[in-house]
Amino acid sequence: MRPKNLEKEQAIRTIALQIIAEEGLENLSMQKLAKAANVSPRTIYIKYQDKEDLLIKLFLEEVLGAYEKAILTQFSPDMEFAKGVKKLWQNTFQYLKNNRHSFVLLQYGKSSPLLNKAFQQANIIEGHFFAPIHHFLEINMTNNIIKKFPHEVHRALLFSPIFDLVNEYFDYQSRPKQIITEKILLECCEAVIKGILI
Amino acid sequence: MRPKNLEKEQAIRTIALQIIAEEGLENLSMQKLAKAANVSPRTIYIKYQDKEDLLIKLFLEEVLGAYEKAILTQFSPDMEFAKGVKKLWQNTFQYLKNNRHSFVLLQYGKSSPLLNKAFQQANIIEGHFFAPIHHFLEINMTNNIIKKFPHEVHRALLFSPIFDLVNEYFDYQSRPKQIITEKILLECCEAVIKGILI
DNA sequence: CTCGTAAGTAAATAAACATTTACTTATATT
DNA sequence: AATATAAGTAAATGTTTATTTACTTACGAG
Repeated sequence: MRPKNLEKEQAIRTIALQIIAEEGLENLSMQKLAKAANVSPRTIYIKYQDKEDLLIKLFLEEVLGAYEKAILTQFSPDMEFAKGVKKLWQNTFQYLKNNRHSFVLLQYGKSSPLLNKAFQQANIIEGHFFAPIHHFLEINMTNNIIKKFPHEVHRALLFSPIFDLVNEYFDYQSRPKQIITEKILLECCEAVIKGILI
Repeated sequence: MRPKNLEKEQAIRTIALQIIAEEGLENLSMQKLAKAANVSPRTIYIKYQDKEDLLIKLFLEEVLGAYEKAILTQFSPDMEFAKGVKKLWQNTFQYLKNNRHSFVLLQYGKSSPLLNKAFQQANIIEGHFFAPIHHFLEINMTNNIIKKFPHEVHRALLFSPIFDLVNEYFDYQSRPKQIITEKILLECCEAVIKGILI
């Protein structure tokens, strides 16, 4: 039996993310992707059932899975609260700024009904994405360090600003100079922490 | 000369937003839209140059313009800081929860390169969207009420959480009960304010 | 009242689309 | 070395796409 060529699989995923980031999800076609990845259209269908399957796997495995791994490096649920949040912000910024293509698909996950649904189902079925972070918040709630909120609310308060800031980071071509610096980012992280402490 | 039928124009816009919210921007086609709006494809091309023109006008006029108007009602730049931010949060929540279709396209504005670019250009050319809010922040910076940051950073810290919270509000079908209540929202708003005060 | 004109329609066009068919290739096992 | 088998390809399928063509309709100005 001829073995799968993993380079081809990776090429398909990498080029797909590139097309989505540059032309938009609404302009990704299977034929365009095949041509750009130097592969026959049929090859994509060996690895993925259809276009929706490709998009969902791209989103959950290639993007969300990799992001989860990156954000959790050197993080532990029993870190001191401010230190833990700062580490998560640092990791998020490091990862996203070096993976703009993944960042764009991550944003599409908040708009596209297909990806939105896929995320919810994956989150329900496989327990939880970002479980160590949930544990971290749980510990700090029971120790009366932070205000008591559902996880979804904590997530919004602690992490949604950094996504907007990363967006600004990438938009700086349209401005005279970069406004999102490490220093600003740290100050923002501290503001967010201050807001949520008891 | 036969006058434009404004009902048809509004039907096109309303149905377009509906399709985008339910099936995704990537599944909106001109023919599908024409059929659903009970209109000939040609009629859409009388009002819009092409598909991109339709999407950009839908985004800037129908969605962003209406949102700006809604968020600024009963808001004034010289309100006391906490009071002003609370009013902006209230208005945002009121408007978005009653206009889910607009909310989805607003989210696409953060992913789709086409809409992203359109927003930036509109923001540069017509001065500024949300100018009264910029003024409000300016006043409160010079009065040493809040930390000094660029506007983009203030926007991320003050308003990105509420978009995530509105998303959670709409996701409640997938959960036993609604977690985003007026009470939680107010507490979140207060957390965000606390973080940014000097 | 009628007529010029832009709004509107139904049907057509060519290109692009997702997916498949029919075939070839590479290799792990025998 | 031969072969069974899944990976891979090029070209074709029928459908859907954005946009246009050729025609009809409604109405305000004369």
